[in-house]
Amino acid sequence: MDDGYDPRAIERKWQARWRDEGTYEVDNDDPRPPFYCLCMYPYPSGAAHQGHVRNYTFGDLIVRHKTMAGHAVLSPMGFDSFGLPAENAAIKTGVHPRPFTDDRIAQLKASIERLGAVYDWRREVRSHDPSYMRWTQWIFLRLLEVGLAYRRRAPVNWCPGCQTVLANEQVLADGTCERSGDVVTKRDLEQWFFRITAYADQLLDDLDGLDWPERVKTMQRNWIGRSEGAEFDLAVDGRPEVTVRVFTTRPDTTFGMTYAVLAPEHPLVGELTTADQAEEVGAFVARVATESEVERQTTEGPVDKRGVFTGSHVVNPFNGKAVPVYLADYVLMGYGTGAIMAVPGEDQRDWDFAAAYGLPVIRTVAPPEGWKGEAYTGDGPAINSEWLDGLAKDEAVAKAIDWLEERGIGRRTVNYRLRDWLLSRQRFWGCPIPVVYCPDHGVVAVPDDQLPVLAPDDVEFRPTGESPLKSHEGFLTTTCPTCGGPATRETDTMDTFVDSSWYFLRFTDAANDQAPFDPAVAAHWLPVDQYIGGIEHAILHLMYARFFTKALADLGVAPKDLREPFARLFTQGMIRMGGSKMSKSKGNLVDPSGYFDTVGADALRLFHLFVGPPADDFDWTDQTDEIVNGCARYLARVWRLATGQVTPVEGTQPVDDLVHATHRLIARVDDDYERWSYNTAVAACMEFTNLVYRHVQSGASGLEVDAAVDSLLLLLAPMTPHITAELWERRKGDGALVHAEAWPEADPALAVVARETMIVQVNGKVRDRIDVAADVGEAEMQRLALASPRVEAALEGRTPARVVTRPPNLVNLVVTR
RNA sequence: GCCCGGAUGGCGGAACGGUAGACGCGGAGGACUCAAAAUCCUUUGUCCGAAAGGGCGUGCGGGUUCGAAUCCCGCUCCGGGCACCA
Repeated sequence: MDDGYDPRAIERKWQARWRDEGTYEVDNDDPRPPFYCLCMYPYPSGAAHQGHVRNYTFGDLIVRHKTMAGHAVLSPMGFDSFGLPAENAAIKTGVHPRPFTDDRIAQLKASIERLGAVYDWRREVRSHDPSYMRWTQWIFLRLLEVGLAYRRRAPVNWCPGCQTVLANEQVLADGTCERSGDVVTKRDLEQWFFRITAYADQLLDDLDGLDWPERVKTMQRNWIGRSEGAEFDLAVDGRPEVTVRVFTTRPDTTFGMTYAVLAPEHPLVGELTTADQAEEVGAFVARVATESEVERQTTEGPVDKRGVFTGSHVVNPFNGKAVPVYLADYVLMGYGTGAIMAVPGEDQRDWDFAAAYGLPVIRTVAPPEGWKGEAYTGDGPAINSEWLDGLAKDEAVAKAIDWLEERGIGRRTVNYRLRDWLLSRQRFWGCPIPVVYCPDHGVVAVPDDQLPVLAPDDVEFRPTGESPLKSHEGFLTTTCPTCGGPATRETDTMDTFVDSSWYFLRFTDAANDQAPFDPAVAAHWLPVDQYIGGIEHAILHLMYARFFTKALADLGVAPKDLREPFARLFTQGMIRMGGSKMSKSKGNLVDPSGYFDTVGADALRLFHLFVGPPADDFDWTDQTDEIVNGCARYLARVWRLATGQVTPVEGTQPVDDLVHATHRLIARVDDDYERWSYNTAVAACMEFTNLVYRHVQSGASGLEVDAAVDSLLLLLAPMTPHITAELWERRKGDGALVHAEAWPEADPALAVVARETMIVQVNGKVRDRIDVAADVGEAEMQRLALASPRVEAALEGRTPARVVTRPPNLVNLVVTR
C-alpha cells in the first residue's frame, strides 16, 4: 500500500510544527477562560521512562482537550534540577553537576517532545538556574524575616550514605533513608527549619475543600496527626516546687494513674533520680542514647528491659496519691511534653509495662460485659473516679479539663505529630542558604540586591559529610552586610523540596525579574485546575507546597486569598515490573524511545490510556508489547478508514443509524474524559471505528460517513495528536488544524436509540431477549413478555404473582415457588 | 495493631442495583497469497448436548432485594499508608 500509516514521518512533522508555531504558548492576558494544567515537574534523570510517558500522556490529553473546549490552557514544564544524583556522579567522575544536569535535561526534554506532549516552553524553569535560585533565596529571606525560617541546635536524622541530614519525611518507617537505604542515625547539629507546624491546623482543615484522592488526604491527615487533650503538672512528692508536666488525650482516666514516665532524655531526669537509683538510671540512659532509632522503635523484645525506676514519686492532683516515676524508652522527648501519666487500665503500652514491673492497675472506664482484653480504650461509664463516676468518655474528658483549668494546674491543648521541616543539607548541588555569620551581628541575611548567592565552580567533590563549599575559602570568607567586618557564609544548601514548593507559582510569570511572580498574574491562573503526578509525593511535596502557598499568601507575596495551590489532584498508578516499581535505580526501565522509533508515540500514548484505569498500578509483562502492537494496529485501521482505503466486503450490511451512534459516542467520551476513564473512552472509539468500518465495507460512502469519521478524529485528537492532525489536514486541506477545532457537542436528541433489547426474567433469571421500540409502554412489554414461548416454558403454567417492569429494558415475572 | 484500596475468562480490563465478561491481547478456524507478512471474515467463560437448549459462574460464608460483581455483616488473600504519638 503506497499510502500507509508512517508514524515516524508524521510525528516528526507535527512536533516541528507545534514547536515552531508556538501552538501551545499562552499569554497571561488571553481572553479565553483560564485553565491551569500541570504535571509534577520531573527530576532530570536522563531520557524519559514509561512513568513519565504515562504522566505526560494524561496531562497532554487534558491540555489539548481543554484547549479544544475553548480554554486558554496554561501548560508549563520545568526541571527539578538540584539533587543528590548529580553530586554523587560528580564525586565519582569529577564532572561538575551543572553540565551533567544540563545534559540530562536535554535528553529528557527531547524525549518529552518525541512523545508529542506540548508545553509553553517560554515559561520553562530549572531549579538550578540563577534566575530561579535568586527568588528561592528571596523567598527564604522573607520567611526568615517573619520567623517562619529559623535556626536551632537539634537532634537530626543523619544518613551516613548520603552524608547529609534528612527531613523526618525522608526517613522511612523502618528507620532507613528513603534514598540510600542506610540506617539513619541521630546527630546534634545546628540546622535550619521552616516552621510548618505554625500551619498545622490550616493544613489539616483545608484538606476538606480539596478535590483530591481520599487516600492522599488521609495520608496527610495521619501525617499531621492532630490529637486533642490536656497538659497538666504533677508535683514531686515531698518537693512541691518541682513539677513534671504531662500530656494526655485521656484526662478522664487520671484517677487510674498508677505511675508516671519520663523520656530518658527528659531534662528532669537528673533532678528526680535518687542516689540509690543513680547507677541503674545512668546505665539505662546511656544504653538508650547509643541505640539507633530502629532499635529504639522496635516493639520486639522483653518489656522489662525498657524502663527503670527513678526513686521519686509524683502526686496525682485528682486524688492526692503519690505514684512512682519511671523512665522508659517508649516515651519520646519529641512528642507532647516528653512525660506521661501512665494509666494501664486504659492504655495497652502502660498495661504491658505495668505487668512487667509489677505496678497496679485501676480501671476507670467500665469495660463492656464479658470483656476479656487487657487495657480497654473504648467508651463506657467512668468508675473508680469519684466525681467523674458514671460519665461517658466525652463528658468526663471535658469535666476533667475544666477541673484542671479552674485550679490552674493544667489546660486544654492540642498536639501534632507533624514536626518543623528541616531544610538544610550539607551538600553542594542545591540552592545556597543566603545568610552570613558575623562575629558581632550573628546571623545576617544577604541583602536582596546581592541575590542570588551562587556556589563557585572550582570546588572539590569529596564525600566528607560537609558541603564542598565549607572548604572553599573564596566562598566561605566574606564580609558582614551590616558592619562590613569579616564574616563567613552559610555553606549548607536547601532541601530540593524547597525548590518544588513554589515552581508552580513561578510558571505563571517566569520571566519576572522584579519579583518571584506578580501576585495578580498568579491570581489569574491559580489554583492549579488539574495537578497530575505520582502517589509517592502524597505527603512530602504536596504538604510542603501547600505550606509555602499559605505562607506566601500571608506574606502578600502570593495572592492573599490563595489558600491552596492545587484544586484538583490526580495521582496516577505506578508502572511495575516483576513486582517492584519501575525505576532507574532498580534497573528495570523499559525505554520509550524504541517505541517512538517503531510503532510511534501515538500508539504508545494510546496504549497507556487504554491498558487500564489511570489510577491503578500496571504490571509491565512479556505480553505488554502485544497490547502496544494492538494499539498501533488500531491506528493503522483509523488511517485506512480516514484515507478511503477500506476494501469492500461482499455481503456486509450497512449500519442504519450512524448519526445516532456518533452522538452517543461523543456523549460517552465526554463522560469518560470527565471521570478519568480514558480506557473506556478508547474502547468506545474502537467500537465506533469498527461500526463505521463495517458500514464502509458494505460499500457505503458520502456525507454521513465523512461526518462520522470527522467526529472520531476530533475525539481522538487529544489522545493521539499526530495521526489525527495529519488525517485532518489531508481531509480538510492545507492549514486545517484538528486541535484548533471546537470540541464536538453531543445533541441529546440525536443520541437516543430507536430500538432497545428488552430482557425478560422469571424470578430474576433471564429467559428471553426481545427487540422493542425505545418508547415501548409497560402494558406492551408485559404482553410481549407473556407471549414469549421461552417465558411460557419457564413459567410452567404458573401465573406471575408480581410483575416488575422497568421500561424499556426489563420485565421480571415473579412466581411463587 | 490501626486506617485505606483491591480480588471478575488464558491475560489487561468493561458493567447508574437490571442482558456479567464491552474493548483489546492471546488462541482456534477460514479468505487472500506460490508462500509468508499485512489485511479481512468467523469463533473463543465453563460444563452437559449433534443441535435447540439448559446447568454453573465475579476470592469465601451469610444477609437485604422481584433482581447483587455492585448494598450490608463476617472472613481469606494481595497491595499501600501509619505505627511505642501518650
